[in-house]
Amino acid sequence: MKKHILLYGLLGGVLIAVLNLIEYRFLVIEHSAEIYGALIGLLFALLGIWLGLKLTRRTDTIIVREVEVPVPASLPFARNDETLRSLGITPRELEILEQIAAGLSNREIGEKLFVSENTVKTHSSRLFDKLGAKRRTQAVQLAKELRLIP
Amino acid sequence: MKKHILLYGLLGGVLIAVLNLIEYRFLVIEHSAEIYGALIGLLFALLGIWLGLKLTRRTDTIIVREVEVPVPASLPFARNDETLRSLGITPRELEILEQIAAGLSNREIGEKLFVSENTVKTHSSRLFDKLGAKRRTQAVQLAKELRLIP
DNA sequence: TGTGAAATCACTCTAAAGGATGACGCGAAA
DNA sequence: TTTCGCGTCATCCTTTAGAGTGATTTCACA
Repeated sequence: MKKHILLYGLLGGVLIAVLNLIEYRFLVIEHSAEIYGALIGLLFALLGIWLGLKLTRRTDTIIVREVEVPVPASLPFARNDETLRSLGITPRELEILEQIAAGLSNREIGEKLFVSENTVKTHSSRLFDKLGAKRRTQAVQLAKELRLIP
Repeated sequence: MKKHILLYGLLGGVLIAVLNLIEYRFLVIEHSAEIYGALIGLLFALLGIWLGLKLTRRTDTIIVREVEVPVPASLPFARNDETLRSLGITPRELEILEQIAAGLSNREIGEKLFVSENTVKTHSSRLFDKLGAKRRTQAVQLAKELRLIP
């Protein structure tokens, strides 16, 4: 990470030096000064932008970490249909619940299930009501406790 | 992110213009040109370094490869401290994460931890950044996958 | 002694979520 | 055939989340 900054500083320094040299020549042969100034600005701006792009782009370090996951000795998850029915949660609502738990926004859920965002809102509102939740995070938490979702 | 680049371009443009104006004066009164060049370089270099610092934050994409390891499962939950450290998640941020997972709102978390809602927001913002999450539900989901929370 | 990480808080905006209500089509059951 | 549950969609409105920025304090470490 810090290498980038150091690298930039170095390049900047070198550029300054080089440009200073060039400047001498330009001045000696009495060249157009404004063009020169613009060029300097452009060069440094380009350098900065290039750097910015370098850092912004998906040049991210990809860390592959192997996590030891205990093989599902605990059952692969059995949905609690009793509770599901007793709460009167419909299949569609359950579907929305699962998507919410997956961390999707209402819009994303709508796109995924081919319905409007409004519909998703309606479903989730009714869902929260049935679950007694005030927020989607709470709904997820409750649903997990009730074993409605894994 | 892209805002930074745009901002940089804009500032660069403005600087070029300003510098060109200054250049005129400098040339008119026949001033030392190398000082001027160094100044330009310095300004742009500073801009670039500032940009670099802004962008140098962790953007690592963490890929978790799950390896099935037969373990007598149902262990009381062991926090993945490796990941925790590699992501640079602070103890306080983890605390907020747990509360978010519990389904609390920012306000409720603030009251529970005796800090302002604004503070909770700051923590959660940084947390989402480190986790690469866009929403709190997604943060919870990712954190569970990464075994940062039960 | 100053440098940096961490925690705290504020303020402004935009985006997303959520509540309330009404409406419509469709298929199953009364 | 009418009723009712379900899924669909909308509109208005309020609340909550989240992004971005800047500032202060504390504490450890060099």
